Amino acid sequence: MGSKPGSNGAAIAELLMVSRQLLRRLRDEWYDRELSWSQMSTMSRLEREGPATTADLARAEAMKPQSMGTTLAGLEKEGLVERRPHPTDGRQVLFALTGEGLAARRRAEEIKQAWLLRATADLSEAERQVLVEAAAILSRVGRK
Amino acid sequence: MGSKPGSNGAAIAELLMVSRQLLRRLRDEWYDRELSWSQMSTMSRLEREGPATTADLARAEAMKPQSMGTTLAGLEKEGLVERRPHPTDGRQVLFALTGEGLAARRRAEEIKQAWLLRATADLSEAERQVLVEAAAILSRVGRK
DNA sequence: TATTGTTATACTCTATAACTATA
DNA sequence: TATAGTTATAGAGTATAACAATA
Repeated sequence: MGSKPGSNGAAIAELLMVSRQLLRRLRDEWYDRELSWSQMSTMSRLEREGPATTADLARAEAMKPQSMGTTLAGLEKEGLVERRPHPTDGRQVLFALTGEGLAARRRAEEIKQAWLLRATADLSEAERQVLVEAAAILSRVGRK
Repeated sequence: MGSKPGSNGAAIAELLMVSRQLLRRLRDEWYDRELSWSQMSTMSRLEREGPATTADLARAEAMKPQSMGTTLAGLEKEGLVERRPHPTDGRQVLFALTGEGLAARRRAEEIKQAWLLRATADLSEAERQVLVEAAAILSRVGRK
């Protein structure tokens, strides 16, 4: 495969560009969608890591606190997350998944994964494994 | 790594979610940016494949023709692409990169790639190679 | 004075709908 | 009648700026 100097950067750039394209298709073809990508990603995080503040979540998702505020407001209006007072700091607000939020997230996640499995159905097992490993690596990059 | 049944879909989904996050950071930290992702992606395609119609480009980028029209209008206003009449079909319009468009694209591409190389600097060579291969595979998935 | 969160506003990207021109 | 493109409008997602409350 490409081993020209500098071509790694180009390939990774291509990875991001293609991801945008797949996200557009996934959104288009996912008719029953009730959650935005940011909402899904935020709910995943709340499920994995437990209650968190707006600022924490914004940092983790690499977005501004105000934007995360909007994301959480949407979830709260639908009853998918709820507020809890911070035990010691009156300024902070902890957000937690509700039972309904957990259910909605799992429903959405299943649909999304089914679509992705279909989209990658004609790949070899080895190729699919490369995608799985890439996901783990990129996820580590994204966390920093 | 994860080999539970169904975990492939989850991992690939994670790949897309992390890509969104990296795209946000890349856009935030890329101060001199003069082009949108869609504009860059479209110009790449015009450079690789030569002049194309709105409809062709829309299909290739998995977006609606009207949306591609907006993308191209922005590029045209900046003098980065130009129109050419279709030789046989008076309805169609071919768009082609201008010299300035080519230069702008290469400038932007360099900045983007430099950022990505920095972001992945602490990965091992093997890990980086996985990302490179994943890009090639996903790109193939995206083209279908 | 610094930090957390909220409210108001605007910008970017993409979509849907209605229209024009050519085939 | 079908297809390529344009114009108008709207929505989602995110940003910036100004503000309020608490530390």
